[in-house]
Amino acid sequence: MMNTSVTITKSSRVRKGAWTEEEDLLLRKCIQKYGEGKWHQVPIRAGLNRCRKSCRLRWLNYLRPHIKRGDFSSEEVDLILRLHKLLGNRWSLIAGRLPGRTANDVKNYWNTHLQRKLTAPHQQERKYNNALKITENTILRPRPRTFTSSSAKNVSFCSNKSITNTVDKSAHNNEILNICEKPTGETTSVDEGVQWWTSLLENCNETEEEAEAFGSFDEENMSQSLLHEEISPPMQQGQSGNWDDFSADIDLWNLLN
DNA sequence: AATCCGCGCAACCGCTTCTCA
DNA sequence: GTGAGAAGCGGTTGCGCGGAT
Repeated sequence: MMNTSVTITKSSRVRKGAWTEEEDLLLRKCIQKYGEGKWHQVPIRAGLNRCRKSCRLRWLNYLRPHIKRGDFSSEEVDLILRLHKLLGNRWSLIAGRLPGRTANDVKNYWNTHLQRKLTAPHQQERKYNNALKITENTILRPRPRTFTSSSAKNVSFCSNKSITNTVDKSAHNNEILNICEKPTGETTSVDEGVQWWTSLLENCNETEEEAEAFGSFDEENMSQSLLHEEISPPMQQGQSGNWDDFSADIDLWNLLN
């Protein structure tokens, strides 16, 4: 769907609105040449009259290779439901477990499909009751973190499976790493962290029937797909530059099972 | 055929967090 | 320790499309 209206703000003369094919081409070439990152330099390098945010968003949500289009599969929907129940509106984190899907996609899908279903009239009462429950359990909201070489040393407690050599600056990885951090920001020992997660998931199970009421929730398939992903990670090399190593969240993954 | 209206999605905006000097 | 700039995120908006009337 193309938005044909394009505005250029007077103050900054930065172009807004729908991207043209020409702009896409320029941005793609720029990223191919210089790589992702340094977004503030991208508009200049690409010769685009766009702000850095716009460039970044366009790349991440539309131009990046291996972006999956079309309907979400039932497996993907199941995964979104489970992860959302666990993490709340952490779209980037949820999208990180869905190969080829962007945070924007997941967010849009949730807002247009899943949220509506969950608040359908016949479920309104249940939903309300469950919502009350949820407020009792603080939704996990890990914040994005990036790790400097020094700070990386302090997260070794998370590495019971393998946070080994990859301490890159990807937000996705860092968020996963950061899951071993309590919402308050204080860190924990490995055991503490696992206990904390376990109790969190136990609480999550209280709302399990809500997801089951959804109809498409298939526990068996889910387990299999999750199991499969442990063996064969969902985000393949090259699908996202931010997912070179996601083994760090396998503990989270086990807990999800 | 014309109009209305809801839906889906791309894009924008404001805020938070991180990095670095 | 602090402030500025960059990066990233989630919430929201707005437009085009397609089905309903």
